[in-house]
Amino acid sequence: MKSVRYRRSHIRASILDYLRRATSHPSAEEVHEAVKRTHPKVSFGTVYRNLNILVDQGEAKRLESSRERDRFDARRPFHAHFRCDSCGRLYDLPLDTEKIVDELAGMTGHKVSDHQIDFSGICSSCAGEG
Amino acid sequence: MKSVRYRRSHIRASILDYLRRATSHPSAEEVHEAVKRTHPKVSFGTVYRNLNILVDQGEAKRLESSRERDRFDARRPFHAHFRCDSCGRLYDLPLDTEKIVDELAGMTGHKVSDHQIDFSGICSSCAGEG
DNA sequence: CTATTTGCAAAGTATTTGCACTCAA
DNA sequence: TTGAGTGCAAATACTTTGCAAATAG
Repeated sequence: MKSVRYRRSHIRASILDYLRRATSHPSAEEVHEAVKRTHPKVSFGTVYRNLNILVDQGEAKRLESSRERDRFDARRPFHAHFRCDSCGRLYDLPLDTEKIVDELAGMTGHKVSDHQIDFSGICSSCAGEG
Repeated sequence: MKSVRYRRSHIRASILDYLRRATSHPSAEEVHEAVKRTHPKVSFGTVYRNLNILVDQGEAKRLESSRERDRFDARRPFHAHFRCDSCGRLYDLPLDTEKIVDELAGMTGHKVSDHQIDFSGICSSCAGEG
């Protein structure tokens, strides 16, 4: 996946379009379901391959999670997330991650090219119900 | 793993002791290697089970990564990390995550109980060699 | 033409689990 | 004596990959 000149693919365009509109941070499975609406025969492998390409191209961000499925997010600017342990929803957070990244780079001398900032707990909605 | 009254186990104590001394953020496999030195017959399943218990008890933190193995960290206070894409090392970062968590809780109303803050890129050591 | 993309199914990887036995309290 | 801890092996869950056919440029 390094020295490959990507072509245009209807499926990939469809995946990216879906990701850009989605606010739910879909997993590969959810992307697969969505893409099947326009490409009924699309396979799981193809969805995974295209998600990897989109991440490689910088068009989407992979939200890694080893305990549940990875999710994908194509919304900019990239931002932090909050995962509710009760309802499972993944919220976007208005956190200026760029500022943190810059501060950090100056402090350590590392070249920061990516980051993932996640919080978890009980969301205000679930806490309110208690 | 909820309403269980944990007993003392030599293996678990040995794992925690190792984790507390380690600065390398060991994976389960590395923990297994280490514990085998004192308990030669310890199995992989037991290591995983005990790591989960330690995380459950709050004694250790699981550093989730879906692309590579999870790593474990028993050093306090909990902190952010930087992963070098070149050499693979995982660095501790002197980032005041408590401040960020508090700010966030006030801003959103969510009850924040956990977080994982990861950066990646090229570390100063690898960049210097270039 | 030629390299990328695809569907399908099989393989891969890290982690978890069932079972029978052992051990801590 | 009772239920947590253990070794072993099989199972699980998500993701990747090999292959031959289809397609973009």
